[in-house]
Amino acid sequence: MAGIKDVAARAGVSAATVSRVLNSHPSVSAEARTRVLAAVETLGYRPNAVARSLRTAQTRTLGLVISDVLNPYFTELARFVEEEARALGYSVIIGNADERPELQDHHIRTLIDRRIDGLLVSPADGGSPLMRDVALSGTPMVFVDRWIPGVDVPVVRADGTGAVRDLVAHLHGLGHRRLAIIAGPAATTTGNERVEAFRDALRKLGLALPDTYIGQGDFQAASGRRATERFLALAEPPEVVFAADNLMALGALDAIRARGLRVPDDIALAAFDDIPWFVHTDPPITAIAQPTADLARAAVRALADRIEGRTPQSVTLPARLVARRSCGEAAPNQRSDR
Amino acid sequence: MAGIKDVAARAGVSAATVSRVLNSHPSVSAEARTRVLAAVETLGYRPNAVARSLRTAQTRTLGLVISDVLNPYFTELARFVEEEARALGYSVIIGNADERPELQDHHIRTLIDRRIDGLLVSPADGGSPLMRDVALSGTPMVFVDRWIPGVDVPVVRADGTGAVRDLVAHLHGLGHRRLAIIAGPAATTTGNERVEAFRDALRKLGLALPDTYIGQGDFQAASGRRATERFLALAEPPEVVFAADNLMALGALDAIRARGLRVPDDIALAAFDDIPWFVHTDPPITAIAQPTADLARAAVRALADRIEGRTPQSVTLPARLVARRSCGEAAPNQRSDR
DNA sequence: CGACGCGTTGGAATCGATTACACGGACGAT
DNA sequence: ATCGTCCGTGTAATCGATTCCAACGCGTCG
Repeated sequence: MAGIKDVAARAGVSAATVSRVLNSHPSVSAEARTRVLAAVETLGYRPNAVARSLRTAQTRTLGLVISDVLNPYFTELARFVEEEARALGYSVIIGNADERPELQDHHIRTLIDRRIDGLLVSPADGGSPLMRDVALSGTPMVFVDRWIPGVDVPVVRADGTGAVRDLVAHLHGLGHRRLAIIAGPAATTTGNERVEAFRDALRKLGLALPDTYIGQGDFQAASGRRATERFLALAEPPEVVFAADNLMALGALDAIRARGLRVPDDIALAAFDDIPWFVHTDPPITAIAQPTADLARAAVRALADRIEGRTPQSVTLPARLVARRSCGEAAPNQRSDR
Repeated sequence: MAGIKDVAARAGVSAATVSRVLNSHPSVSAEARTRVLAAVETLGYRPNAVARSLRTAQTRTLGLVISDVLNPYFTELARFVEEEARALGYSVIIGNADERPELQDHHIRTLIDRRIDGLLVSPADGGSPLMRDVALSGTPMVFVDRWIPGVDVPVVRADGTGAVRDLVAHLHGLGHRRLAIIAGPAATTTGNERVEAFRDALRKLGLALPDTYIGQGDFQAASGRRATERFLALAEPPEVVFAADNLMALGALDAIRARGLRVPDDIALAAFDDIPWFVHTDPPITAIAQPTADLARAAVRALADRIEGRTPQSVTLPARLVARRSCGEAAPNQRSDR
């Protein structure tokens, strides 16, 4: 593979001049420039990013650590993150933590070792000591979706409280009174937050959220099934199950079907995180949609700001309710039609 | 951030010795080793992967270029690839081509610039000139799932012909005679292959595959919908639609529902690529499952073989039919019950 | 007692770029 | 004619590791 010296030799200049041309430094004669460019062309020269990074102490690379690639929400996030990063001239390396803290640490360490310019993280657990260290050490960092309280790092996330309130109102309007929730892990901010928003919304309508109507989940399908089975075994089972993420909603759907019940006739179902598949299930599932693309863009921009010396800002965007048929009634837009 | 010199100074040895300790070179005294290790510990030293890569001319990194991250099949593949690579001491950088040739080239170029040790590709199109160049240039490379004919690179893939035959037999057994297929892009090997396998299987049963029963798709949901609408508008619409990938199957499902038809009563549906969601649609969708985890493992191992000087081998694993309810009848295991 | 060998160690070159600094030449001003 | 400026360019240092080679100390053997 041709190096900068080969180009220099062929163009009859020094390596310094080649470098200057390639980095569009002003003081290069037009003549030298064309000769260099020609040499680059014929040799098919591509600068060695490793050498360049060593010298310049920047890799133009962002690390993205997500909790679970198999979750469509994160996949989508990753896709938009890469898109925006590319637009800003960065590459992205994705680390999938699989909801396992030690894997998360592994990826963080690897990314730091590669001297990525900045880190985008959606913490799988409450945050390892390693992550705190990294944040403290001055590595540019931004949290997306989930975050760690007490760590001074910008957070880009969706606020679901309004949408949860809308959802609860929607359910209430359909006549449902006994509402249950499958929560996420207590260690994640999103886990707690969604439960609290749900509880608040219920209270405002004069409804209670008994402990038996709070299922413990871990954002994986199996936990959604278990929690739902427990709900259904109750003497007075809920009329609605609200899953705090899409995977658990799927598990819930399974459990409901396994019992021979039907959605929404026998029990209603709703989920946090809207994903393309929810349109195709039967019935289509009512969900709270996050503005994934906007979140991704905001997160990347915040990180780029931090890296390039500007002051990054935390961003909170509203999530919104997408009513479908899994809670009863019919169309998204018509509420009580009498 | 502490460098090797800092460690050397603190341990009272030279940088060379520190390096030897870290790379477990034999000739280091036990005493020096413990001092170095202690210094590494207290300083929290982590070797700079960039510098190391420059010197050793290897990055211990694999590039994975896939056609569409949003397709669960590829997401799953990526996950297993990373898993196996990690087990072998490699990191993985994923490039998502979004089924766009120019994006694919962008990622390939970026990955080469970073001097990844090897490249795993599932070509989005028939293969760009760039990709041929890279393959020819000696960069270790392995194709997964899709490949480019005429390029001498090992291929790791699933053979669907057996499973397609089983599927056709299954459908035939259920009394279906008019079978249609939604094909993938002609430029991809998997696109053609699946159509041919389908056609052959039909022929063996004395059935024809008229051109009107071949829909042109591009592996995206929208194309599946369009093709299916065309099928349904036919004077004699097919009794079965077989989609060559999971996204197009979803599009087909939409089109069928939009027409007010029911699966499988009015029309049957099957898909290539089994994904977790197919269990949750209504009805669950019959699919041909690829051994994704095994494919990923085999691909990574082949690439590692190539990189580390061993001789890599092409691998073909059989796909298998997973019969569900979308084609009629009931359970997976019982065939004609009379 | 000297030579040899072996285990350890440090010095210095190297990987492929970027960039501070110096130098030579052209040109305008005085 | 002389000096200063500015432009274009090359030389060399540098980034942080790895690794070849030489040297050194020490024990052993002839």
